[in-house]
Amino acid sequence: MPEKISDAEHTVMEVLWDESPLTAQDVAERIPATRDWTANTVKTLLGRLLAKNIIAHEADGRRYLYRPLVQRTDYVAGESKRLIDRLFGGKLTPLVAHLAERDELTAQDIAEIEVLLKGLKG
Amino acid sequence: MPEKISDAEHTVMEVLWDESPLTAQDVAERIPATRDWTANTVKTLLGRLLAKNIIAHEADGRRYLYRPLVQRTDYVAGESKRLIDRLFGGKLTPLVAHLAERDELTAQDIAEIEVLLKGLKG
DNA sequence: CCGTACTGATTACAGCTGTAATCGTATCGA
DNA sequence: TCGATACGATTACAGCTGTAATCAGTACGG
Repeated sequence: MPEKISDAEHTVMEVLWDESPLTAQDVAERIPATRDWTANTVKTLLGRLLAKNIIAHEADGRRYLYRPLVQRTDYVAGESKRLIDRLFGGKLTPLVAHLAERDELTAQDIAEIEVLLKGLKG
Repeated sequence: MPEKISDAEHTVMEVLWDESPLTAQDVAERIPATRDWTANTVKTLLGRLLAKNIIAHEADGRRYLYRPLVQRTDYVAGESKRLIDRLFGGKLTPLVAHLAERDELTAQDIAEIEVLLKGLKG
């Protein structure tokens, strides 16, 4: 049911999740400069997202306004779960352990997570 | 530099990470039954992984033995980082917070992570 | 010695992706 | 009114992916 969002499409989605509805041109202007896309490329991606029912558009005069149909939270949940399932047997602990082992957690990260978990227990 | 591993290829890699070196047939036999692949499909994927320099093969008579060149740990690190960068601005805390909000952390998960973090601080 | 079976290599082919260019139509400025 | 613009829609096209089938070489059983 949830159509797959490709990498390039995801870039477009981040723009719309941040602010919407937007015209195609507005979206194009907000795409990070590192992805050196033409306006046409952005329009193609908007078209594909429409076809996949991941965004919708409503007419605004001779142009369209685009808005997400899928919530970012849901997308993020799906992607997180997929990764943790695939690589960590579905458990979060090994992910944290893994990052810790590779020294990819700062003392502050650790402190933050501890506070967060404390809150969850209460 | 690190060539991209596709989803189907990843399935093959998990087999080799679990046990290697293996012949193509051994690999095929160990592929989870849920991926209903023919032996040919597995050989194609082995060939692609070879071409990408992600695995190597050594002759063993008229057949080959395949082994990983990339460590699972490194792959996992890359994928984890990519996800966390893309979806959580590079910080782990929001991922944990996110999973917590969606009730995807059991009490035991929380306890385990706390123990883990305690160990890291000491 | 001959066919059969097994192995890797080559080829196939449709669908998805990244990245546009071009086309058709409507609008706006001169 | 006429050409320049701006938009979305259609078309393009190569590379990657998933999923094989077919081919070519060789070793083994009879």
